[in-house]
Amino acid sequence: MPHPAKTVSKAADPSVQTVDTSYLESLMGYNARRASLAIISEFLAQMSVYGLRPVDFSVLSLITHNPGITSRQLCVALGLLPPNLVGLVNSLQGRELILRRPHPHDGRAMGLHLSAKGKKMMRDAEQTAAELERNATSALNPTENRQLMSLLKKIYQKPSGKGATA
Amino acid sequence: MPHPAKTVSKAADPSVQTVDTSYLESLMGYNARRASLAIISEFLAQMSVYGLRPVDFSVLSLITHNPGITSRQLCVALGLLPPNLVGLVNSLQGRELILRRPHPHDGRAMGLHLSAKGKKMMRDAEQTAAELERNATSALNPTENRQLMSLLKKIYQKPSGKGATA
DNA sequence: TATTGTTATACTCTATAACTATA
DNA sequence: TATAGTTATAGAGTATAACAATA
Repeated sequence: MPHPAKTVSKAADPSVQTVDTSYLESLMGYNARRASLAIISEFLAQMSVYGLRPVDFSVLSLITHNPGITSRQLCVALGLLPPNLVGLVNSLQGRELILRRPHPHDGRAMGLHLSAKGKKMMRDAEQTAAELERNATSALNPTENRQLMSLLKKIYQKPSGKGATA
Repeated sequence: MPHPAKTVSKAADPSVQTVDTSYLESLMGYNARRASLAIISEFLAQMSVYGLRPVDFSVLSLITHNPGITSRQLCVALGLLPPNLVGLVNSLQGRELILRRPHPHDGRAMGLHLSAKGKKMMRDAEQTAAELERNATSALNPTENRQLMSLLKKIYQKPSGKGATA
């Protein structure tokens, strides 16, 4: 990995004037993490009005587009551990955004559904998410946007690619 | 944001057969996080032989390329909070990978430097990091690799782009 | 016997307040 | 007065073990 000097330093002087981060910036992992955090910080700011963290939004979105989904399925799809989903689902139920119904074919499981209140909120929240994404990617033209989306999928859609964690 | 149906479901049946994640996959934030996690998991696996977490590697890399850097400068460059860096630096010093020298111009600060042992280890670690990155991005050809790197930088190198967090 | 959902709990990561010594 | 480094501590996020109910 090359790392062309990006900053001017006084060479032999041990006291650093300007920090040279060019090596780290030559690593894909570093850039991917920075970009991911930049979008997430935008998300945190814009979605706070709904009281939704990224993981809450992900769960509610999957319920929205998969009515009747079980906790187990949510865990697999989002890379969550079952014990950590319990409190989250309880919280969303306490806020009357979702409700649990008996699963039609499995007495152990509960199907998760959006309430009317939850549906209304998610219509707004998904629209806000779309606006937020346009803002976070405003430095990209439409072609670059499609390219980036495609390249990111190539990175994680591989045999070694495990589940997400959020 | 469009989200073309990617999975076949039995429509009105509330019990979900296959989870439809196409909406989430239409969001740049979701894809960026998944890609970032895929590379980090590769990093965790390959760098465990050195006993280095991503944040340890980042700190050691900045010291490598900025001998004499201070804790404060590390915090700013990596988005760490000072109290959380103390234990990390103490640990690296305890492992005899780095050493603290008095700062030449500021009696409050200490300049951080790699020990001979630290230099040897980082030569190996940075080579491993390069191999690991090639593996993590093996689905991309050289042109795509450059494109992705460039597009990621465009995302986080904006006025609103805050510091990293690790 | 295996799986869904749950409780309890521990470990890591991140954040805030307050202190010291130097500038 | 402001800054570098530190301590103590609180809060999230993430992890494992073990259990009851159902398959």
